[in-house]
Amino acid sequence: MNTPKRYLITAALPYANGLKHIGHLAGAYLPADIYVRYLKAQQRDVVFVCGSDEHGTAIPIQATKEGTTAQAIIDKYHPIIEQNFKDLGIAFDIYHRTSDPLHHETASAFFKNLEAKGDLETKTSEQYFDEAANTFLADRYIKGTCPSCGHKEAYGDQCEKCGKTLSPEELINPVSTLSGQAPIKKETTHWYLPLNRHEDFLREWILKEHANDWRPAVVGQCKSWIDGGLQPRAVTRDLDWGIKVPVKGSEGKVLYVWFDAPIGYISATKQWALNNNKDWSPYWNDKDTKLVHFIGKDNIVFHCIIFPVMLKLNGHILPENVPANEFMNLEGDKMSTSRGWSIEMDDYINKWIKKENGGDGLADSLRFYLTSIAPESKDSEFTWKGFQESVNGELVSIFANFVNRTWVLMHKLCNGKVPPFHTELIAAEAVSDNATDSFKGMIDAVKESKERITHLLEQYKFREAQFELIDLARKGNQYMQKQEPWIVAKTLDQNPDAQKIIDNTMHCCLQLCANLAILAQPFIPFTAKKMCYMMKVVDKMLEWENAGKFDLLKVGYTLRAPELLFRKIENEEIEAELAQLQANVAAKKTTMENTTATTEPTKDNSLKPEIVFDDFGKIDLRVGTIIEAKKVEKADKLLELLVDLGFEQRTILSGIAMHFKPEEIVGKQVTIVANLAPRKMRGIESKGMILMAEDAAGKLYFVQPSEAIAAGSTIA
RNA sequence: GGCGAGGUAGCUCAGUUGGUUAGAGCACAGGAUUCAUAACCCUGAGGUCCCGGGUUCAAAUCCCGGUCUCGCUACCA
Repeated sequence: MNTPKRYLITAALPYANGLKHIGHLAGAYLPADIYVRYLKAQQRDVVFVCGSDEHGTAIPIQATKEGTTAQAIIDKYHPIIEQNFKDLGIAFDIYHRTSDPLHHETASAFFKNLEAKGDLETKTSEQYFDEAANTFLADRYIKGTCPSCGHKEAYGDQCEKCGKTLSPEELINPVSTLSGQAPIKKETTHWYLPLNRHEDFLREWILKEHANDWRPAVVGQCKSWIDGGLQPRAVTRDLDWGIKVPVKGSEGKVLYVWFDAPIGYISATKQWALNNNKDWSPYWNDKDTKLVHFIGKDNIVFHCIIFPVMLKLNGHILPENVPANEFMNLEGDKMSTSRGWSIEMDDYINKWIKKENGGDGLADSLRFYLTSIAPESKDSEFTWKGFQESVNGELVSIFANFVNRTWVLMHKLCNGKVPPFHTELIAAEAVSDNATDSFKGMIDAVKESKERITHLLEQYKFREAQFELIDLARKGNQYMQKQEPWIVAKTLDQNPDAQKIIDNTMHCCLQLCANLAILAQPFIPFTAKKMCYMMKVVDKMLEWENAGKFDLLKVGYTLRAPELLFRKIENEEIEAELAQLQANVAAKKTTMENTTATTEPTKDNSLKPEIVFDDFGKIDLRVGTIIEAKKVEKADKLLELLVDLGFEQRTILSGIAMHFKPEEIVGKQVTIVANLAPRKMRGIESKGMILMAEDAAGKLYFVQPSEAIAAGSTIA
């Protein structure tokens, strides 16, 4: 494998609309940081870029909701997120932001170039327009009833209740959030990126060239998209928050956020180059640059399909790998900031690192645990209990304990100095298959560990690489246990020569500690630094090429007193966190309820338009009884019901299969819209609609008369 | 339903192109030890490799069918 001339490493740009949780950290930023630290320890030329993604419709919407401006929101979260990363040791070379003029310039130029070369298409279509506000409405500015779950406040791009992806056309009774009026349809022209033109290239590049060196899930996901047929994708939107489309006659249009955000990697690189008096261009244009994107699996399509097409069209290099992680769950459930079921980086920092008994070490504790459960091949699960066990059982008991006992013994038996080592004893060592039996064996063990860790890091297998690190510390414990210098010390009275044995043992353990510091540095950088302090060496010792050497600490050198590298995690702390988690969920729930209760006006606003009695009179509501129910084949959510209306029995389809089993609803009385036009679904005709009520938790209830009455009874 | 990824010890995961008796860590049991943050070290027990077929001298591994989990997608009048 040829070593590239330089590396450009990116981590997904966090959306600057709120705090980021440890799932994000584990998914992209931590693995990227480990990889970068490793490369830098190798003295490679590497730039690590990231920054805030500050465009997109969600931000101005949130601003309106909170009675502030979009600018204020990003100005609030950008510095917090940046500082959070710093506190956790994520060492970006630059943390930029997409609201920066340099980025606007870069993205505009990018767009203009593609436009000029004819790589984009324009299409005119009808979109919702708010006459009162005199503006086209981006998806997020349209609210309406979700066709999927009936939620009344679904947005034009997604229903936040059921998570379904929507387009504005699908909303029932769409309303503009700006004026509260129903929007009209009006023609508008937009630019599209014709992905369909690049299908062959993507197929060749991903499915052939990278079939084996990319993670299976990444290739699989891409295959799924490509096989599904790629469509032209809109590059612009009617919105005023973002980067103006740099073409005449496109007032009121901005670049779609997914188009401008990844270009943020490029502008961040430019800014870094400006700050450091370097040239940015080779990092994006020279074939000798290795580009790697670290992301979570939700970002695969952007980084493997769309952005590469953009890069290729604009003459840039392509990513060499996109090691996307799966998701990290929390205590048995998906992480979700809005539900309160998550651990924000900010919370962890305040509660653990910034406390009196906290400190950098606890940043490393979290880094260590997250890496040990990194969702590299499948979703994984964060539990506080697991955090405690991992930290106490491995970091403290194996790694830190080895360093500590080495230091204590060195002070007790070797006057706090690096003891000399006596070659004649080493030459006389018995040959053994077990590395931990001898000094020579330990030297080999360190070299092998280094090789394995290097190899694993190159393959983005961080979890396994970190395991090798702990395993090496474990070998140190085994070696020391076999040598038992504390026992040998008791024989010094009769045999002063025994000091030589002790010297060699401690010399070996100390050199091993130095090696551990080097190999640990990418994973637990704060700890590596602390070890350097104890060893009284400069950070330069941590360079990767020094790993495997056994003369890192000079003989006769006085070392500092031992210092505990980590503290244990106590049961009470874990229990407190678990209780906090429950409290967060409860708090979020009441906030949500309160918000709905206190924002009466907006709620009124989102009521359907007023109707007159005659309108209501058009609806024929009847009481019916379910007499048969079965699942519709090839549909997850549909139940086929046979309903008795007294005068007739008819088939009605209802999307409730996720909530009820067919057998448990037979015999139930339900309310039917009896005169609704029939509609075919999955090949079966549905003649009517069942009314359902839904509570805040999304649970469904049948709307039925308080007592059983005759089927077919009218409702008015 | 379609597509993608996964299912290996109580838990978290390894298992390279098929090849002795399927591995590791944690947890558990027993032992040893005291330099060390009651830490370390040794030994042990623990598996129908999701199920069923097939190919092969040989299958955790390859093929077919089924099943469960996660993601994307379709279905929700």
